Amino acid sequence: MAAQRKLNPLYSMRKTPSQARSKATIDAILSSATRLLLSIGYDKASTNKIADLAGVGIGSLYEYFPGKEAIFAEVRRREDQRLFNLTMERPDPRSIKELVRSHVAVYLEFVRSNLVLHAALINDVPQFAVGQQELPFYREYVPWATEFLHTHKAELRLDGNITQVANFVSHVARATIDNYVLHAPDQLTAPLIEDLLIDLLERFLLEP
Amino acid sequence: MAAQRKLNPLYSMRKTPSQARSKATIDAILSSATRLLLSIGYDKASTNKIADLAGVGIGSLYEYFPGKEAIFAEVRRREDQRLFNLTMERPDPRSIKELVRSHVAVYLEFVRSNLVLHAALINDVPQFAVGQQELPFYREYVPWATEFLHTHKAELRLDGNITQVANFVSHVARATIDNYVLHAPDQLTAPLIEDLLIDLLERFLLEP
DNA sequence: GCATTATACGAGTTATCGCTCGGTTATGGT
DNA sequence: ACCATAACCGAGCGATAACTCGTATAATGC
Repeated sequence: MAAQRKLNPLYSMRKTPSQARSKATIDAILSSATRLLLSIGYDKASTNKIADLAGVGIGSLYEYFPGKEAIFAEVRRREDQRLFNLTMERPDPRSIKELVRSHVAVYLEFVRSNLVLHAALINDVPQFAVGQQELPFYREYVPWATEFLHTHKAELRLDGNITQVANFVSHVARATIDNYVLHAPDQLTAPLIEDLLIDLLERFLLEP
Repeated sequence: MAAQRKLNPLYSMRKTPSQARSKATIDAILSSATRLLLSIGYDKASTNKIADLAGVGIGSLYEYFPGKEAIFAEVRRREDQRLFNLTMERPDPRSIKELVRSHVAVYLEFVRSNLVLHAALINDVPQFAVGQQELPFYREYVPWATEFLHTHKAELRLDGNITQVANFVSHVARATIDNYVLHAPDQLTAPLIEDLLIDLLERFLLEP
């Protein structure tokens, strides 16, 4: 019988693993891919090298991933999931001001903890529009933030479409930090960027 | 005698062309590379295909470019130069408010004029830190904006390090628009993003 | 017009790529 | 204990990649 396959043949896994050892194999592949991404970059990280470094047969790799793109899409997805979890572990913000400070801080801490990896994920690994929308940031965080702004709309300066505002603010924060990761990573260790970004967002969202 | 070579062997051109026909060859290569980027993407746009489509021998391609990366770095550099020229052709802004509105508008118009190309340049083509700093945006525009803010510092709300503020604002604007190009290009055609972005920057820079 | 240099060329070399396939080995339910 | 199936394997195939080099042609300076 043919192996079970998921819908999108390019970016999702092929088989759905059921035993513990196959999950370990997948973890080994993803860990190997991450290490190779850091050491030799996306272009040169071939599926053969990934399998070798993982201590896994090349055949096994193709049991679980339809190709190279899918492997790195999964690396990205897991990192994004980790960020989402970190964000949600924070104490519930009691105001928009707290929300902005808390979530800017947690994202900055997140990228600072492994600058090279996040720079590579932003820069080196191609992003495919389809897979992108499946990231927890878009699927879970942005809707969450939208809901939060709705329940705190009394604090808001703007009275237009709150959904669009939430979307906009989420993207500005993420895009700005990502931009510094890429082009000025040294400035991320100083607190200045954090202050500027918080100031920017607060003045946009709140009355002075 | 050996061909003249520039400093960075990876991202710069090899020979410096002197005759008109060689400039035409280079243009044909860059145009071909751009078309292939749009049609088949960075990964599959090999140097052989680029030369073929350009109607140029593969040998000629390697006379002028040390490799694939350098070709696309030059495509990016020329696009960035074009943006800088468009920006500088605008009437001189007479206030920070005018600056923000004018330059946000010109950049939005620029990316809207060829969304697919700019999405590919942001997303698909790897960016190398070294070459990045050589883009007109960093080398010319940011210093220009810094100078502008200095001469209009009376309007500014902040009195801290103006250079860092100019840097920050330039990056926020560019990063945010690039982010929409990638993840929500449809929203770029509506004027809403422009309004939100201008509002964001003005409230950050100016007194209410 | 002649020498020098710039430009153009592309078959061929070497390497690696993504990926298949036929098969072996391990696991777990009954 | 047995067997269905999940997991694992890696030699090898066909394709294509980046890039070289010996050579041919065109432009330029004198």
